[in-house]
Amino acid sequence: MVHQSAPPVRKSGDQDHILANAARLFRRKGFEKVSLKEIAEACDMLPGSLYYRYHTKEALLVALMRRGVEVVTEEVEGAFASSNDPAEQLRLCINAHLRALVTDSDTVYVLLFEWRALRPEAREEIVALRDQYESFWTDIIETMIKQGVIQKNIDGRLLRLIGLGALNWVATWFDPNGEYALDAVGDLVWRVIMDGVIDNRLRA
Amino acid sequence: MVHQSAPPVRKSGDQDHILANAARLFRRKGFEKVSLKEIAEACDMLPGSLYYRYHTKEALLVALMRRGVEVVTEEVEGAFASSNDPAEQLRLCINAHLRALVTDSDTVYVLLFEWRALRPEAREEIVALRDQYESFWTDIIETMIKQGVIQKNIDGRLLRLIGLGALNWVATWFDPNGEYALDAVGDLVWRVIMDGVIDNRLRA
DNA sequence: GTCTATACTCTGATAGAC
DNA sequence: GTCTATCAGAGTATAGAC
Repeated sequence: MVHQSAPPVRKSGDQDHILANAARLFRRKGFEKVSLKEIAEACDMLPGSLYYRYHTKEALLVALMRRGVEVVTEEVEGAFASSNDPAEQLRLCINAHLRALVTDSDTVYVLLFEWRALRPEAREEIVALRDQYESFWTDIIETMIKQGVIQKNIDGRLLRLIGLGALNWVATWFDPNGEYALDAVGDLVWRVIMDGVIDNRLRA
Repeated sequence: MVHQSAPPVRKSGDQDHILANAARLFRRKGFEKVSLKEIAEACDMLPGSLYYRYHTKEALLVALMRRGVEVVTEEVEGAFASSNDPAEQLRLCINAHLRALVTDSDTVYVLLFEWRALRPEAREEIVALRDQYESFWTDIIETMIKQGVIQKNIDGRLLRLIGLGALNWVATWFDPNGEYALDAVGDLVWRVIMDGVIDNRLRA
């Protein structure tokens, strides 16, 4: 239960600046426990000024979560493009997801852990974006099944849910200064999955 | 992101009654979004009466989390005792953890997802209880390693973190009325882990 | 675009009657 | 042990000056 985060951003002015500060606070304390006064202070502003950009606290959270989907999607798609071997692509994507979630940005963490704070309408939008991101993983897994790298009798959707779950939970305990390297965590997840679902005909 | 829960408890009087209602509300809306008025109403009481039992909102949460550790520990220890085969014990414990978390009680869910709401002192106590529960899993895994069922070169602690993570995240998406049976989820996790870490000398 | 000042609501919590 | 009544504080949000 150790949490680390980027240091306060105090550049000034632009929206990224506000979102980055809000994300850092939301991650550490949870959405409901962070007041707009607190966010404004972190941005060297006053609450009134914040309302010029985001008319409600929820609108700020939604903007932040949209950014979160962008961040993790870019990271994972970039990793995917850097190899042609299906198994290696999976390994790279697993580590990219972990990086985006745990070290790169607080927005992805907030995206995954604060969806309960959204009202139904906003939640619908964010869940749709998240589903879009997760369909990327479904594609990877289904392709591996079609190519015979993963056994045909494995439920790809269930495997994706379980695999991403294992990765997402890492954000609750990982300590950048702890005994494990982030890649070591991702590599073990990858290894367990690969050896667990690999087609036996391919086994040495 | 579908959440189901036991129906409101309206027996009356005892502390379990209060904890069960609070747990249900905390699970659905999150600790911070639930007011004491709301909890009192669910118990057919008024806020003033609630304060007779729990002098602070946090004290209520702590009592609930202590109960959560009891619930999941009993469930998993019972599962462990019902077999002598290490691999089967692991499978049974995985499914017991899932049951306790997803269907049996809301207290385990709250225990795992609302720890950020605790102040440092209370958090320390609950984390210690949780560590105690998780050491049970470490024991299972280390025993399997000693017995040669799991490869010697696997980091047992990391495997435990990843495995429990996969299980815990199930609570965020599992729908009791959905397409998957809970045991099917647990069995796939078990299968992936077993095939992923089993000692190759034992492989058929 | 940002600041000042403030309205209004809700919350956790308390005191004391019954 | 539960109810009534209420407080003090914090929270989101708004209006209008600069």
